[in-house]
Amino acid sequence: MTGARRRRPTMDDVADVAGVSRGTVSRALNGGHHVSGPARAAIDRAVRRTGYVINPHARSLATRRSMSVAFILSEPQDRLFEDPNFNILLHGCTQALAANDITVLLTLAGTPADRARVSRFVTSGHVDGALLVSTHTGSPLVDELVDQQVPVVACGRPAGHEHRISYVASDDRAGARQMVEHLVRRGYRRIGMITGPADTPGGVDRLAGYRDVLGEVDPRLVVAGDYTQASGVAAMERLLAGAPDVDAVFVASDLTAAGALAALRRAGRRVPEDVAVAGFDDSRIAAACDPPLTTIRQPWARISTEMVRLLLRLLDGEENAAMILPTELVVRESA
Amino acid sequence: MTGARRRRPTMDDVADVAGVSRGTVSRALNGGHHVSGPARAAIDRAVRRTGYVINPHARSLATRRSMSVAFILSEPQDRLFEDPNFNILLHGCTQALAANDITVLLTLAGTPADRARVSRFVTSGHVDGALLVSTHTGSPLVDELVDQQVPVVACGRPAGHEHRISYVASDDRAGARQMVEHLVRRGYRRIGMITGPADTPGGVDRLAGYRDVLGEVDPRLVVAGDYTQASGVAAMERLLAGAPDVDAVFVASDLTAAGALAALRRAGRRVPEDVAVAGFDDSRIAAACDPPLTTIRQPWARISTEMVRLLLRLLDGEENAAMILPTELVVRESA
DNA sequence: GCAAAGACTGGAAGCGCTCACAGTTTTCGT
DNA sequence: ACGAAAACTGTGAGCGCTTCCAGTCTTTGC
Repeated sequence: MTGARRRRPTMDDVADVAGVSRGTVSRALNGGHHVSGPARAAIDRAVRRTGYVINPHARSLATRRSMSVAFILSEPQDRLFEDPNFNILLHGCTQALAANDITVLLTLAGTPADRARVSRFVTSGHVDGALLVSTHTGSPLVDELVDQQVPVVACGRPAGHEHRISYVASDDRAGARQMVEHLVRRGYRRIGMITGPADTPGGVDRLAGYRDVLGEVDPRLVVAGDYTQASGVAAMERLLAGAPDVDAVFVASDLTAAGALAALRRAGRRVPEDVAVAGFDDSRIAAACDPPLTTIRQPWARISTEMVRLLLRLLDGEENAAMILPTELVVRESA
Repeated sequence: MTGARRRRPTMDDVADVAGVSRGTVSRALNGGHHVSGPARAAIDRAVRRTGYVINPHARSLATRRSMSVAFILSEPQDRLFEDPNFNILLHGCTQALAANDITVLLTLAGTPADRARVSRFVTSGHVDGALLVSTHTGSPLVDELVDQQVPVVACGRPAGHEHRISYVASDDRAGARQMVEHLVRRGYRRIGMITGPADTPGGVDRLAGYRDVLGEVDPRLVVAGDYTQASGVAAMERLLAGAPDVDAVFVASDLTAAGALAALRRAGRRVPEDVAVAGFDDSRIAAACDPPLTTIRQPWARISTEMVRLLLRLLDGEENAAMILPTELVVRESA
């Protein structure tokens, strides 16, 4: 239908057809202030007739704004990409930004080499700001971005940079407390924990929450995991070996809890009759477990919208801000 | 450290510092042909000294290439976003494109209103091409993109547009055959199926594969699902009611199979002793099921790299092409 | 009725880059 | 040593848009 690939119409073409100048067209297309009714109508018609679409590169060059932000995934293991919650986050951010006519540029910064690339990318003016997702602490990328004065909002507490960039996080520590208190309330007495990695804020805070409730416990009750399913199997076995009388275990992630469940089944312990299992994240897998996992839900949808809100405010020149969101206890059958 | 936000250095600044002209700097930065060694060295030094980073908007304006492509997610229900395989796809594409210095712009086209936005977005020259992910057939977006002569590669067979755009798909039909043949080989005789939605190529092809092996079966053996877990529960109950002697069931998705598993457990049937259950997708949930699901693995990583390869070829002016990739049978304990 | 304040408009100067072109220098075959 | 070819370089004309500026034309307050 459209025939040969023709030169795309420019603003001048629209101006010609509408019988006004390019400047007027530009004004009409940007809010329409100082444009008369007839002129606006003529321009509208001309836009439709010519099939004009504004050229974002030319516009960005002139305005020095790109109307896009980078979504930086800074995770060496790409582990986040396996996390369904990450989907929700990405989706939520993309949608909230789209509502403001801002596009998301997806950027992977797994390797150190990537980091240089991303840093260049962000400072080139390609984007107006960045959303940073990374679980591990001490990423040098944060320093670089801050140095470049790029507006950045992080997801999760950026350990060591709390006052230098904005961030939105869920209250892991309070969430862990919620869960452990739930276990206590249910009458469990020997409550163990399988932790997350000690170099992630989540890993640290969830353990802290556990300690908030139980204080210094028998060290054999606390074993290390790393958020993976396999680590859950191993950790549970270690826990059963070190403290056979454990009657409940708080696991720092659902996936790891699924591993713990498998280990318990293999050990012939019933859940929750013999040992209760509590997860964290309320990921998709939680409801599919057997028995379905009692877990802590993080408000991912809310996190994404708040991240976007904070970023928009930064773009408006406001100051950095932090935001801690409450978690929710989801009681199913495992505890 | 960097002090007040200063004007970013331009190519002219670099040229001044290096003592050459802007044209020479440009050439040095784009392949470096026809630039003498000393000039190149001086420019390198000047770039480092000034902290110069090329302005992509200016470059895109001049070259009429954006070095970025849109990743269009055209799924009304955002269901794909819950699928871990989608992660792999997005990740794979982003990575493969980054290797070619191409950025991914994430674009959601769930609602019809979004569609217009996306269409404008893509035709504005913001991107050089698009990767299209959508499960449902007959999306008008495809027509629009084809009309606009935008290079597009779809993920999955774009029913009704097979010859108009490039695509990469896994061989769902052959995969379904593989699985049903596996069930037959294991000695199952009353093999039922819970299908996917009839308006998705996957739904259609997997059913076709089932029929390829078993021919026209007792209609009570085939019940409809829609890829959700809930539909798996309902469908399995219907199947047990209509064909109580069923001894195996091929389910069009793992998630649905998890639902079927739950329904069977509730009905007191053991898996696989009483009824075997086979899934499709090898999603994360498959291994976490109890018992772990026998399923069909789709080569998502490969799909993503092939999509990118095809898109790069399109950008080079080559013709549309299709690619069907083989699936893999993953035998676990459920069948 | 008049000046001042606005509303509207066209023109022109960029935004920072690429690329064709013309001019200069070097290389090299003979 | 000479001409042709190749390598190198600077210049200038865009790419398509925004925005400031200086005008013209209406309002409006008094």
